[in-house]
Amino acid sequence: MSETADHGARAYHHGDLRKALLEAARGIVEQEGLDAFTLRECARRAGVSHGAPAHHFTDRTGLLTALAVQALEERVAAAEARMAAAGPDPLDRLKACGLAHIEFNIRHPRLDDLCSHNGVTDHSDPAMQAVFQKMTAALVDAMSAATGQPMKPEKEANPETLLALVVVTGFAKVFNDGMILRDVPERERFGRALALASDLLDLLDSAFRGRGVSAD
Amino acid sequence: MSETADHGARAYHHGDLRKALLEAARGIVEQEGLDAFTLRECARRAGVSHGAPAHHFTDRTGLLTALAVQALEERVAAAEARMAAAGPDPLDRLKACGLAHIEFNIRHPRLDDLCSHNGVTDHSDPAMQAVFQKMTAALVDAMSAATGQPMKPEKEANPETLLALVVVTGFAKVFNDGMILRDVPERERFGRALALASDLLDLLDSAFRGRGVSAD
DNA sequence: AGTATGATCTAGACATCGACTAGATCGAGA
DNA sequence: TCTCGATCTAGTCGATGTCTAGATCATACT
Repeated sequence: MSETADHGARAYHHGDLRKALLEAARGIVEQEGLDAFTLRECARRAGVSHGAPAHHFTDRTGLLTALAVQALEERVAAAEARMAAAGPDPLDRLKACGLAHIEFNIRHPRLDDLCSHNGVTDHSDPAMQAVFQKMTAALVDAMSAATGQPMKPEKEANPETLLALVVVTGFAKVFNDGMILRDVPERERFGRALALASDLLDLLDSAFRGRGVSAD
Repeated sequence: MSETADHGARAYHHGDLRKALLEAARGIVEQEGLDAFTLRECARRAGVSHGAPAHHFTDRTGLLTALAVQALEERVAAAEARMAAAGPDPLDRLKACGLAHIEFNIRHPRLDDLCSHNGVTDHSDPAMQAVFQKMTAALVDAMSAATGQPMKPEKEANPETLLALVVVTGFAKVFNDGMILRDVPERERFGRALALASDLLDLLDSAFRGRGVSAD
């Protein structure tokens, strides 16, 4: 048990500083926003010195990358759970998958920022690549089942698949950037957004159902 | 001519430092990325001291906000030109508008970052609000013409309009984040993306044309 | 014409940041 | 028990954004 990469709960001076730092980082990012995140404030919240994080994450990028991976894993898990609960119909499952991603992204807009903002995280990180691969694989599977024909990853660029990807990605961005529902009171905003997203996916469903989903 | 807000070309010590700073800032953001932008480097490129920018922009946010406004004005102007050249058919004009926004956003991904990234720019800035209002007004007009029924701004939340907004916004994000066409050589990436975007809009066009665009 | 005024810019200071280094502290295996 | 490595602290460095005082210069006023 001498590996540096052992992320299990170890009890040294602090207890499990890695976990504590990740929780502190998540708190900062979700409450104050990505720009407010600093390594020193993170260490402050965890009650350690400003140099301590360097022993668990190589640098600022490393810590934020780990946080992004954690968030993406939650998102993927939520999507998988929703798909499992959606029943057997492939289009229902696809819609459940899309709605799950949208819901996570509008419920945690700052984490969505973190994951999509280029430069603050390391996309070449193995854990990052792993969760990305898992996510795209799930999407490709859902799309294959919905269209009824197997779809290879490199065939990702066909318009129908792209439309699904674009709508899910775009809706969260449009909402989180305040381009829609800006004047709706905070209490109702989330629910209204979810209902709107559902309508949007239903619209696509009705537009393409029975049309032969593969147009080209 | 004693107004502080006079942004015209004045020739003091530098000549027109405001313009020079904006050009330097744009160079940094477009070449090195938003994270690489610093006021001091900006001043360095303009050949002035590090404190000089404060006299033309209140602070870092102010300078970046001005740059974002400049970019958005270019984008809106490009969209208007494309619409004017698209001919009379409302759906053609709407597609031209959407493609213009997409093209600008994938041609200047860093500027797209700047404009959409929350926190670095001041959305309450008057110039920012003005260009945003102009942009949404143009979109609402285009949608009203395409659907054949007048659409009030607060009615923005109907699924069809939302779909157009979401697709345009989402496509640029999906492409700029490298979720599609990642392995395509740089030389072909831009052209392929534009073609894909055109296909996507055509797909929506064919799905909704003659269907009674207003579903609800 | 000569001066006063205000806009423009420089130079220095300060707090804070990320990263690096040396040294103290502590836990686990020999 | 003792050693060794992992963990953490404290100090330092260069860089950044912002603030302030002072110098410089174009324009307006008399």
